[in-house]
Amino acid sequence: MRFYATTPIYYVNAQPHLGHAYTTIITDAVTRFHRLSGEDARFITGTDEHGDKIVQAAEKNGQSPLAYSDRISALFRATWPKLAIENSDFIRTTEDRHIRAVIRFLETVNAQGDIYYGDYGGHYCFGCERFYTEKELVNGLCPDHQTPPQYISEENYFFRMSNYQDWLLDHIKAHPDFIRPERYRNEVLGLLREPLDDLCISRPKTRLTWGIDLPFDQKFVTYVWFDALISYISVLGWPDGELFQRYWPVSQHFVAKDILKPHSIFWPTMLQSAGLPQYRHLNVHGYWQMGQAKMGKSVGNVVDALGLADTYGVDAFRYFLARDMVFGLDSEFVEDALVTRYNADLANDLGNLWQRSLTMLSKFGSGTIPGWQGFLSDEESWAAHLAEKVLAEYSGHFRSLAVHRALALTWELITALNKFIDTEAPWALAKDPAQAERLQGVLYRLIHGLALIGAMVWPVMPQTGEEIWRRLGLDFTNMTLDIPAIRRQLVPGRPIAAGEALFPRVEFGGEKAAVKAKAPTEPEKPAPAPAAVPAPAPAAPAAAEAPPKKAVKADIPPAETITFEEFKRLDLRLAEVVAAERVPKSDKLLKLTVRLGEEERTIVAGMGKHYTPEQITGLTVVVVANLAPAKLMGLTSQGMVLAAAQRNDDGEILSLLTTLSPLPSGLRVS
RNA sequence: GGCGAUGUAGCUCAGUUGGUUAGAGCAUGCGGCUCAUAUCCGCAGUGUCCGGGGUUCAAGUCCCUGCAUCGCCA
Repeated sequence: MRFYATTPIYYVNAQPHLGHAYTTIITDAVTRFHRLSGEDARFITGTDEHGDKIVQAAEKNGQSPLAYSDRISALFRATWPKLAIENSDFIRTTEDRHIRAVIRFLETVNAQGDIYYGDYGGHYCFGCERFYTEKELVNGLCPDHQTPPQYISEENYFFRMSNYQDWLLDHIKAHPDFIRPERYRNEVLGLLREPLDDLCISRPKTRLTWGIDLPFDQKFVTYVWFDALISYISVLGWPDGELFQRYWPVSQHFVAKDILKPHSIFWPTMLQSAGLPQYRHLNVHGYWQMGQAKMGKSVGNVVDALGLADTYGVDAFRYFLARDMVFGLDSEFVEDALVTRYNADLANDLGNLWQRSLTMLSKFGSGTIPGWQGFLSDEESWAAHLAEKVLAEYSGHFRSLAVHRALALTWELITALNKFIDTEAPWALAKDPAQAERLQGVLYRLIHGLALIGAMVWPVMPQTGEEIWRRLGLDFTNMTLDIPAIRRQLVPGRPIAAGEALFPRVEFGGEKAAVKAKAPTEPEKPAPAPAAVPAPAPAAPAAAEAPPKKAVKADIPPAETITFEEFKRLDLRLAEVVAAERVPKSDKLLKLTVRLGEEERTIVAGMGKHYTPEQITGLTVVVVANLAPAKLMGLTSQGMVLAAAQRNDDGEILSLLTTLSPLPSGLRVS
């Protein structure tokens, strides 16, 4: 089977934003699904660079249209790899291969007798350089310039689109999934209830020269849509290209609903006139509405939204877009929702499943892929029924563009595996030698399940899918959804290690919660730190006299009142920092060696962005001495250094707490 | 103005052709486990399915109407 998908070629009058990213990511994900299913899948994107608006945008930037287009086009081209998008080709409407195809297309349609020369009259605003319809005018004035438009009449070339109205109506009726989801099909059928006008396909060079010359009249350039749409076949080398023969018959277009009409009406009638086969599907999706975050500063606009891919990771970003939008419907883009998805689905469900499975493999198993002999009596029921049932539906959902459902289904499998662990309780099996084989069977099953999950998430989260396979010692170029094929690749005895967390928990704004929660310098709750030093009086609620700065936002809840007895449970001590060094591969963590009287301890503190090791060596700081040890990046931290910290718009401010007069280390703070 | 879409749990939303007591996730509460990233598993809910009218044995679903929000109009 073959698969060919296109995104629109994006108009270069704006830089890449969330809308472009969604279309391209979802197209990439669906294409990857088809590849994963063993199909010959191709997907292209590109940029649309002709027309009035480009000339205007270029002028505003003091550049020639070509130089401007080069720049913005390069920006698009550079954006996609950053979002793990792997397009097969990238087409620009200023490329020769495209221009040749447009000319050929125009000649073909002209030879067909579908182009004629005629009058075109209307209300033209010279400020906007465009025609307005009666309805668009506000009190007879241009809505932008508030000036009266001039009625001008000019000669132009027209495409006899009306010739194909009946044919198009029949075609849409005969092919229910030609335009999908159905809501957009209905919308087009609605449009076709009215008589279709012919399409003006030229612009006189007196007004616009930035375009492709009409082959039959050099005094005109081609209207942008009659140029841009042809990129879907010019990129395949039409008319002679082998790729065109190979892929065009299975073509699908992915577009947002704002360009429904050119794709559902102009393009099919153009193809029909040129005697070319129709595309297979037009897949229309909705808009991301920029919502208001509840937790703090919201993502201001669609361009900034792309920054969240850096903040939370490309895969998490792609997962959120694919999981939270129902294809075809509008969705709200809110950072909180992304964080919630990340923590609930990626960190807790998937990340934790990985972690606990691999830890058990090394604790209760050999740390290698178990042999296959440890079958359980219910093994088949799990593997065959659940996984296969889920897989069948998963594929169906991807093919009908219900990507959010395919993901939900994948998570059903993840939940089932988490439940399976609880049911089988490997930690209990490990205590009973009689259950040794069963235990190995359980572990094998987990590894096998994780490999399958790695493949299932790959279309949407390629980096994660590949990482899972790599860590399992599998070759991800052989990645497959075929359960027995996965089994064949799991070689018993091959060592596996868990590695670092796949998805460390995050907080709003992208801080990793794992560090945040455990790092000694960053008390998660503000109460213990500032309160500990100045507030010996049991009744005084610490938070009340704590940070008075207005910068402390209301979203830090006031701490719960504690008794003096409870306070006394904290063993706060003065400590001298005798040595400090950066933790390799971490820009936040410092490894401190501190002295509490006679005792020396290692404390890992997350203050690397605020203090250098040199700055803090020799300082006397306050530490929580009876905090349970925690492991950070492989280092055991025996305590926590107190500091006041807060994130604000400029980043984070942080200050260590120290003493006013020099005092020996080890002293109790109360 | 014309055409269309949407309105379902505290929040975000699923509900395919009308068919038992309307679902999921998140959030909340309670219980269990200790392998795990304060994670996982189980249980518990709460609903004027926007209002009104109609068709039907049966309506979240179909029809009419009103309200609200949003989109498109070459």
